[in-house]
Amino acid sequence: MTIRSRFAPSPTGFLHIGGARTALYAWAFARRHGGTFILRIEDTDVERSTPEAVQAILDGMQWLGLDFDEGPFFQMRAMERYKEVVAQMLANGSAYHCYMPPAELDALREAQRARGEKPRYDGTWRPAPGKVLPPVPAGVRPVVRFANPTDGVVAWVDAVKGRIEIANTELDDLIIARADGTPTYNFCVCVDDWDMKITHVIRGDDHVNNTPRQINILRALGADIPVYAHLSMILGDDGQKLSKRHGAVSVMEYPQNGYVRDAVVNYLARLGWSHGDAEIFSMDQFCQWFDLDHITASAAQFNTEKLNWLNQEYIKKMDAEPLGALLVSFLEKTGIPFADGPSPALVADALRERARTLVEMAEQAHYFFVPPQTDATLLSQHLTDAARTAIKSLGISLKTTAWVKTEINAALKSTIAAHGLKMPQLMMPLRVMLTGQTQTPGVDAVMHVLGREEVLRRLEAASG
RNA sequence: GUCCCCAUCGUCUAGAGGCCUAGGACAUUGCCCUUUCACGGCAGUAACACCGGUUCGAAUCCGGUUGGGGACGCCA
Repeated sequence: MTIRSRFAPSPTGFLHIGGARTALYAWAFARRHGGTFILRIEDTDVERSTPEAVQAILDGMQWLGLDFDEGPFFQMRAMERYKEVVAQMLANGSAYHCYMPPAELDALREAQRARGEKPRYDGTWRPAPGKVLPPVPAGVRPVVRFANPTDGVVAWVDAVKGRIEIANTELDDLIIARADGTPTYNFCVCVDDWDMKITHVIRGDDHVNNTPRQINILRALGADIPVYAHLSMILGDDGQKLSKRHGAVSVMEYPQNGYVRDAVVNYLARLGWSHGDAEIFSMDQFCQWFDLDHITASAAQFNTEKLNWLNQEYIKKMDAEPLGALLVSFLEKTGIPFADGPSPALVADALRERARTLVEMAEQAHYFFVPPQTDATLLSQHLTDAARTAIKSLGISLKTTAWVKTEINAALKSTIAAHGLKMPQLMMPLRVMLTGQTQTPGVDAVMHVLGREEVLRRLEAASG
């Protein structure tokens, strides 16, 4: 059997972290088994669906590196097919017209709630042998309801939660087509999963309650029942539920905030799934390892600290050139004039050990491109008379030093020795003169990146 | 209210009856390295929600309690 999985978002907003993980898992599952990954846009809610949201989903998936083999399919473009199936169901009795006006439905639910019952449709318009249906009211356009089985249970073995069983008496006859004829979610999902021959439905936890309904519809249609895997939700850093109002952000904010793709993917992969003690792994590795058996059934709390750690791990491993290229976009954003300064790749390379995100790196990069203001107070804390003399002679020897880190370092060491100084006695004032800071990469590295001319210029400026 | 789901260190998790005096990772604490910070190395603190059962033996199985979450739309 060829595995066919899908990601089926509704285009009503950005692709958030939960959706991204769902997509990642569905994608990885297909890749792992050499199957097919399908993108299906569930846009039957015309009111809330927007082309911008569709684009946001596409952008998010592209950034994450999740390529799909089929699609994107849009449900609104499959309207004829849904209508055809509705007609079939109407004809074979697995669906029926219901003329109950919305206001009456509301009243019904209200009354049930008041009585402490679960609100559900009461089957007024459901045909039954010997049953006399109410007269069709004038001016009411009917909806189509699915005739759900009235007894027995519907059960399935969820790939992450295990066996789940729900009594049919808990389910009511859901609307599969609105008064205006447009089909509804639960119905479209069934038709599409059936038509697209989906074998594995990997989706959010919030669909667990829809699953028995969908299984019933699928059965009425004579379709095979796919394997279901319901992923628990992702909570915010504070343990609270993520929502537009609270903490939920678009995946695209991660690259904007200085996170690299592989780190985010790795983090998401690991949030709710595990492979023994493995913490850092590539996307390829993930595709080889991913399985439904090791997905956690409980909700997971997002942990930015751990993401930061992972992000830096990836920053540390990246090649200098691409890392420098990434840094450039953040330098641009910060407005640091970097065009005439040292190569961003060199700067990134010097800073990678101390930046967890590219935003942090860009902030720290400032002094490489802009000469520091001389802070007399700070400088006086580190600069002794002996050091002043030493720096003067260092300036002279630097003029002829081969500009590689080892040689620069040798020049520094011999200056220290020649003037009988301790390491920090020379390094700290130099660091302050060159960068205006006390916390930077090694002085030799800073000098190397800055370049000979700029180093001499800054020493000159700070001594003057 | 009804139904469904979940429950191991602060966090992500390993764990599918004996390998668990519960392992790893982030965070945290201490020490070492060191030109500060960082990186790195080493060490430490820290968890099976509770109560019953099944069993020679339970973090692992069963029941209940408590706590958390989700769903009950002509939304998806």
